[in-house]
Amino acid sequence: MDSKDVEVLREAGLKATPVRLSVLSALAAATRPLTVKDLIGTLSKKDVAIDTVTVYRTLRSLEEASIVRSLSLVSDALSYELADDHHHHIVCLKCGLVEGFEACAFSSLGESILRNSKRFKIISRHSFELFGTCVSCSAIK
Amino acid sequence: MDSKDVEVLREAGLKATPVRLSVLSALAAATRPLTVKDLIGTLSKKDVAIDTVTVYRTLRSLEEASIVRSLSLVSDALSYELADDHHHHIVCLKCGLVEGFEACAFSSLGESILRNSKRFKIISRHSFELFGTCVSCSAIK
DNA sequence: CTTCCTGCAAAATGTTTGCATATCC
DNA sequence: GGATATGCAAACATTTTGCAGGAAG
Repeated sequence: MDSKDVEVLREAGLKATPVRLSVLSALAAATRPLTVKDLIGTLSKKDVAIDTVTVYRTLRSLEEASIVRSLSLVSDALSYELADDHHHHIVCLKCGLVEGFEACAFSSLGESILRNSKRFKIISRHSFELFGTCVSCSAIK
Repeated sequence: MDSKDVEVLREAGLKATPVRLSVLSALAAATRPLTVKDLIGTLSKKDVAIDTVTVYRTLRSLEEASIVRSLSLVSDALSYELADDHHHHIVCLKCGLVEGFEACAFSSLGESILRNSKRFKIISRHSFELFGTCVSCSAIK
């Protein structure tokens, strides 16, 4: 749905360039958050060659525009996903499998946490990620 | 309380060296998780000069022994804290202030999340961190 | 045509590895 | 004395910056 993405970018004051549209469609097609390396790999398979630097800058622009969101699921690099739906992740520490879930930790706890906090009254983001071993990896000893 | 730390290290099969004891006491004295850079800064103020590489290796050993825990509160580096008490954090995105809180998201949601997951039955770790603006930084426009 | 995006080169930052020496037990 | 920790140099990975050319509106 390119036309929709063009609109989203324009509304954010960003030019609708091929690079940005490619990044957005790659993120939309992914079943898990992608790292910069993932993105470059995914795009190169579609014969879209994009410079690493451009990917970083693209993601930064998109994040500032709240179109994508970054999270640290793997310790050595940030991952990115579209910001439009709210969910969290379970990550397999052995194979990297990622599963999303809807239960939001903050919705149930946020109020009491803020009430008990002396120094914070406004929370703009939160992370709630689970790490474990998936069923397949559990089978392997 | 060095003697206690010596014991903890020995139990984990780690030698009780000055470097490790310094790192542990720095983490114990800190009011927030420390990055490698923080640690080196803190220790150098006490005239303890430790090589960056050694800090990384020390933290890795301590983490493998479950004596410390790593988390990514800042996007560009991992932070470390003692593993002995379970709590989460609220981080000010402007000034970096960190406040801990006890409410654990996973305890209330974990069971239902696992019940709904097709591919995961065991969770070994989780993160639940809040990001916002502290009261002081809110005052500044 | 003007603004902003992109690519290339280079650099800054965070983290790891190899090896020789020093330290703990 | 033997195993393991430490420091130094060098490598590696991720991310940022500078600048010139190119494309979008």
